[in-house]
Parts: sequence; C-alpha cells; structure tokens
Amino acid sequence: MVKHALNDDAAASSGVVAPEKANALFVGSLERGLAVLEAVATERRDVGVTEIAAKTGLDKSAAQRFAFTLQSLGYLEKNPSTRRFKLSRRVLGLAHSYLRSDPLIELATPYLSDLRQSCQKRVDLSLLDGLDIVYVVRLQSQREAFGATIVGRRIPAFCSSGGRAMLSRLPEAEARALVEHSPRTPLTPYTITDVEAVMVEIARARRDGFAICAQEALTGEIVVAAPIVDLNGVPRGAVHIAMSIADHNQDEVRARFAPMAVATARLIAGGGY
Amino acid sequence: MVKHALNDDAAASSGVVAPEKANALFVGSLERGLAVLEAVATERRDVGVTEIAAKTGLDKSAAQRFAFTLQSLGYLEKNPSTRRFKLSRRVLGLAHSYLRSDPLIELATPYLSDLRQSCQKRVDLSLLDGLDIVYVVRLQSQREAFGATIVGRRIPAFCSSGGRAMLSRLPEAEARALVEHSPRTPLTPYTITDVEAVMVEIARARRDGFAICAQEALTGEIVVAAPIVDLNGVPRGAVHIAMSIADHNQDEVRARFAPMAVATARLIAGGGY
DNA sequence: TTGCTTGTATCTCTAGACGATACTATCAAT
DNA sequence: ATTGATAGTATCGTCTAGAGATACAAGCAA
Repeated sequence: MVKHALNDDAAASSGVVAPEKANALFVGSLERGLAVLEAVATERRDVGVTEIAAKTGLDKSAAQRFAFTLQSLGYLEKNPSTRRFKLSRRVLGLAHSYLRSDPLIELATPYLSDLRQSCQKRVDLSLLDGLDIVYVVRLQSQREAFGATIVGRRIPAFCSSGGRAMLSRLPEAEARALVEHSPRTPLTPYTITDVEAVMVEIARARRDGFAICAQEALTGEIVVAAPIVDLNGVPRGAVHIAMSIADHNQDEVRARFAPMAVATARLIAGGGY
Repeated sequence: MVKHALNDDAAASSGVVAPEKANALFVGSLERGLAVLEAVATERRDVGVTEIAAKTGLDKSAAQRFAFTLQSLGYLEKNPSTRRFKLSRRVLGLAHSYLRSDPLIELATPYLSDLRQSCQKRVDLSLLDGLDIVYVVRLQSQREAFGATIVGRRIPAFCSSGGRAMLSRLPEAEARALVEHSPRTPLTPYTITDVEAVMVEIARARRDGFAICAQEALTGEIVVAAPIVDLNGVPRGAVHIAMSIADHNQDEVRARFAPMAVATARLIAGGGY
C-alpha cells in the first residue's frame, strides 16, 4: 500500500553510481574523527591541533575533541613536550586483522616464498583497490629502498606492472575508464602517462599474460607482474618480481623472470580461494 | 571569579592515575564507531549488524548506523549477497603511514636485511606496546607458518624472546609489574607462566644481553632476541632470529646466533634515531 | 505457507556534540 | 625583562545530529 513512486525515482537516478551516500544513517562525528586520524597519518612528523584543524577543515575545538578522543582510545599518541600527535602502533592491529582475513593472502604466501627462493629477487603481491594497487606481501631479497619494503604502500595501477597485469584481465572499457580517471602524474621521468600508450601496454599484457614496467614507478627498477585470476576470469591480485635495471635488461626479464611470475600466479589461482 | 572548589577536588581525586579519561572533550560517537570497526576486525569471517551489536554492546540501530558509515567511508565493505561486513584494504593505509613515520623502523630495515642475508633465518623487529610486543618488520627466509609472516601481529611480551630482551633493560620493578599484569595464558605447552620463573629468564637476559625462547610462543620454534637500547638505556625494540628447533638446539643458538642478533641491535642503536 | 531471524527504513526526543570564547603556556623578538 | 604572537587547553550555553524504539521487508527453514 505504501509504495512511493518518488522512491523509485530516487533509486533510479542514484542507484547506478552511488552505492551509499550522505544518508540518514550516516554518522558525521565518526567521519570527522576518522578524518582527524587520516590527517595525522598523512604527515610523517607529528602535528598539533591547529594544524589538524587546518588540514581537515574542522574548527580548532573539533580538532581538539577528536584528537583527544583518539588519544584516549590509543590510536594516537601525544608527545607531552611538544603537545603534538602522531599515529600509535595500535593502528597496526587493524592491518593485521585484514591480512589474516583475506584468504588469497594466506594461500599465496607460501608460493611467493618459493618464488623468492628460486629467483632471488624481491617478490610482491598486490591487490587492486580503486585506482591504485596496494602491496599486501613484500618479500625482499637484498637491501631495498625502504619504501619498497612496506606493506600497505599504494601506487597508481596504470603505471605499475601489477596494475597493468590486472587491468589486462578486465573488460577493455573498464580498464580504459580506470586509466582515464587516474591522476596521471608521472612518478619518474619514464612514467607513461598518455592514455593510448598505456592501453597499448595493457593490450600487450593481455597478449603476453604478464606486464613489464621499466622505471615507471621507481627509478632504476624493472618489474614483471602476472595477474592472478579467479574461476570467472576476474583478476584478484598480481605477483610481482622486481629487480635492478642495472643487472637485468628487458629481454632477460621477459625470457627468464616472466615465466616464473606467470607460473606462480597460476599455482595460486589453482589453489582455489 | 568563577573558580569552583569542586573542580579542584575532582582533579585531586582523579589526577594521579588518569592521563585521559571520560572527559568533557571525549566524543562518544567516535568511540562507538571505532568499537564497531574493531568488532569486525576481530572476526576473520564477515559479520552482520546483529552480531556487531552483540559484540559491541550497542543496540541494533547503532550498529547499523556505524557499520553503514564505515562502509561509506571505505573502511568496511559489505558483501551484497550476505549483507555482512568485513574489513577493507583501506585500513592498510594507516599501517603504512605508521610504518613510514617511525624512524627506528626505517633505520633498522637495512641492518635487518643484512642479518637475514648472513644468518639465512627469519629475522623480525618487534616493539613493546603495553603488555605485548608488536612485530613491525618480518623477513622470512623459507616458508613459514602464515602467522609468523604478518606485520602487526602481537604476542604477550613475557613469553617472547623479544619481550624478555626488552624487559631486561627496564627497571626490575617495572618489568615485574608488567609480567604480573599480563594474562599469563600459555600459548604452547612450553610457555613459562610462573612470574618468578619468568623473572629468572629476564635476569638471565640482562646478564647475557639477549633472550632465548624455545617453543614458548609457537611449537617447534626457537628464537633469540637482543634489545635495541637508546642513549638513555631505554629499550626501543628487539631484533629476533627465529628458526626451527628441529634444526638447532639451544646451545647452538646461544653460541652462533645470539652474537649476530646482539651485533645487529648494536648497529641499529649506533645509527642514532 | 508459516514463523523466525536478520537486515532496512523511519520517526521522535533529548543527550551530547558543536563551536564561540576565554584562558594559559611557550617562544621569539626587542 | 617586557611584549606580542602563536598554539594548546578549558568552559559553557545552544540546538542539532544521533540514539534507540519500532515498524517493515527479505531471506530461510520447517
């Protein structure tokens, strides 16, 4: 009896794009509190309430309240002498929970270990998240640039080998849309930023079953990656092998390391998850 | 003019113990929202709103609102078919920020890499956090139990080699208090749970400069750890070398691996941070 | 089909968050 | 030392945004 035509309208107009929006159920205080947490996170040094207020757009009182609350709960810690805040180790707990909860990561880890053992290079597992890839497993062999060792790092999908490997298994239109929406700021002088040129690389990856990026994300580094696809053909992650371009040229990477990455990705997919 | 005597009373009665408490600045909504996030995190499977409500003590409406909000913000994702929530990859961003922000981690990483290279065992860096240690760097050599590969894992300090190594550099009374306050549930049949027995181990670590735990946290594993101490003698972290007890007995660990852990811890401390 | 459970939507009321403001501490410049 | 600028801390009245009861819908099992 109480079927509102206007509800249908609203659903029709918003349903396509918006999975969730500024709804009656939305709790603003939680959003603001998390904004404070993220504001502190984006700075490597510690930050004071005034700066937090500036970064979040909140007023000083609000910044003060949320920072205080986050500190009370243990997510932030306060340097008593500077009275400034930084992230506390507690936030690692959430990451730990996530890593434990994803069956792909658990399944993949032993295969990645074996791969690292046999190729003696850095081996990573990445997942697609929005426009970026996120590294969830990182197995270094030698010393590495510090940034290349940290779990949770994210870089744009369009300029990473793992990203292109995964995009190559998405419908062409979807991949193109993602590339077009990405902020294509070059990370190095070698980053390919032209949409068509990136699509050519993705097409090549689709043909070859792997993608190679030479110095596009990090100068001096060449990476090959193979997509892990599920039973429906959907890409779920990518196996990376990374090495110094000083030691290995592109042909060698293609001939020797690409098949290893592909084989490992197949093994992981074969594990069924 | 408006000085309330009762304020002084309140301050005097609570000021000693509480650095921060249920204060006027405390934002309850943020606390509840984060409780929902943690409730989802503690389950490896996905959870529905009713279950969230039960775990957090909130009513169903509140659980619904916070879960919805966290989903809108990208911290949770919802399986559309089961309508249940799980952590999203987004939470890794906070961990990444933390890892990048701690100078000790960045400084230690190359030394740990070298150590892993030379000992060919798993090498970890842990920090003390409350009653636990938290692993912040994990460099495996071979395949490992999955739990032994994840950053953010925490185990009680009293029964880990790294924990005892750090406790051995704290004032005796402080170390004892921490052990006494720890819930001393055995993790394996070999876990030492008696306070005095643990204190003996800590005293031994103080004398030796390192601690050894055989199968106390994980069956089949023996670990040696050395504390990283700053210029004031305060323990800031611990370097672990972990291996299978099938391959190495305690004497060998003591003679061969302990000096390597100690040397690496010294190098890291010498780096000054 | 019926009944039970769990997720979703709506509404009213008031607890509690907001934000203006005043106070205090710190530090730098003169 | 004195002054002034900046940043953190504390207080309080107002009113909105969130609490929580309830009704509704959807899924599942018997």
